[in-house]
Amino acid sequence: MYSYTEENYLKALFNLASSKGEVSVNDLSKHLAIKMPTVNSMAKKLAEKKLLLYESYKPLRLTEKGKKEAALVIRKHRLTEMFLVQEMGFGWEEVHEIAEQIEHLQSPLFFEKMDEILGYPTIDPHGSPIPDKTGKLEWIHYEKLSDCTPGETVKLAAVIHTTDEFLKFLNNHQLFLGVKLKVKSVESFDGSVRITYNKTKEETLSLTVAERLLVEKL
Amino acid sequence: MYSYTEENYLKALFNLASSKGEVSVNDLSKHLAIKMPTVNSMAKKLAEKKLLLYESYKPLRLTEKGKKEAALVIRKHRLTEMFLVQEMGFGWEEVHEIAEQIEHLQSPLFFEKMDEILGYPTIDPHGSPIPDKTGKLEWIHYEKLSDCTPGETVKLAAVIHTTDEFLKFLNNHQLFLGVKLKVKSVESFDGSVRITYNKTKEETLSLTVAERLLVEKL
DNA sequence: GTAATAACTTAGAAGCATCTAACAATAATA
DNA sequence: TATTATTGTTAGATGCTTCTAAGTTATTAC
Repeated sequence: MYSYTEENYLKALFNLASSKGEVSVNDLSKHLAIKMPTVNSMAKKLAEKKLLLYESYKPLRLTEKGKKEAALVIRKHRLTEMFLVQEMGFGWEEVHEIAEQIEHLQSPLFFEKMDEILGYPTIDPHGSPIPDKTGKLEWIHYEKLSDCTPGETVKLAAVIHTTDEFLKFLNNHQLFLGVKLKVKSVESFDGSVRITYNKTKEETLSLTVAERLLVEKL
Repeated sequence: MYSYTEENYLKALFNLASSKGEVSVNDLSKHLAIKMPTVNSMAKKLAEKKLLLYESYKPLRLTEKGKKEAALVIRKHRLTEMFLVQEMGFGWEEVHEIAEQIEHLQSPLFFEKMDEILGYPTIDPHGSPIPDKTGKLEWIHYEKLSDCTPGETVKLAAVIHTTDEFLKFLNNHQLFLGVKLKVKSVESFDGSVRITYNKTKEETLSLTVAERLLVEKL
């Protein structure tokens, strides 16, 4: 078993590595809001436990063991988010904070029960895939809305880099997973995307938003 | 907010005080499986926070503030147990361990949601009362089965001093809350109680068991 | 290619919760 | 009451996670 703290480092390492490829001490420090010397010594500790590879002045890299453990933490997090939304009626913008805590509970039985109740889900409420019990994670390849071309009709499949604010924004615009979007135009000078959806709605989304919306082409 | 550890001390203090009146450092040490010097220094720390009254060589006594905070931890524990049983399908013998962890989550919203989903319950799966949001706890006065007299018909209302083993024993004998028991006889030399219930069942319960079954006279 | 900036590391300290060893006070017992 | 046993306290240490201060290496900019 790994400590609360260790699990958080593993999770952060995994998430940062999947978006950036490598993880510097500085990246991790900023992401966790923990000072660099602390991160540095924790990295050495995780390296001793064979969870990551540490070399002075080099980026940090999870070992296979580290990746697996990290994925299992992420599994617990995403299962929890799904449970909070589906079974307890929370909004998708409310669940992250709570799941950050529940993911560290030491009770395999509890997570198995959630999984069972949810019917063994493969994605979380934000469309992110849930790693399986062995730590395997399949990212379905979706397009960013910002990469679509005018005339295409797509389905909103996942949202990335989510924050509560961003999710509230999507709520306000009735942009939920599964909604069909028709791309009307893409502005070349600022990357904003004009879409129509829900029969009547028409909106222009900034590049910042459009880059975070992953869609499935229909 | 109080730490995980502090909440555990408060809860233990409250539970021990309600059964024993006073709580010695030694009692608390044994109950928490934490050595006396540690308990001693923690007691001083809690005293500084006005949660308990500490005097050298005297038993520990929670202040009103301490009692309230303790009751609120117990509230979270019992609400959680109820949720695990009623909404997640756990057995009453499985929930204690999990609730011990969930009770420390820092999310008022999460516990409010559980309360709401459960319909604002007043007792937990073992028949223990759930303190209200202000920390008030009403113990309904039940009789121990061991204090009943032959001929009485009673309803099993609560079980106390529960352990997983004890709860499994009750499961095996189909002794669930709400079951009606008819007292056939009480042995004066060992205190064992012979009962009939569920139409056909007839059992002799030892004093150890009968003392832990709280019943409502009908 | 040197100077400035940013990133990384080392060293040392602090808070929290825990421990052991040694000593002090109270309670039980003979 | 004197002795013994139990309970409580103090002092000092440890592991974990965090920090600041100070120095080192790598990167960027001129």
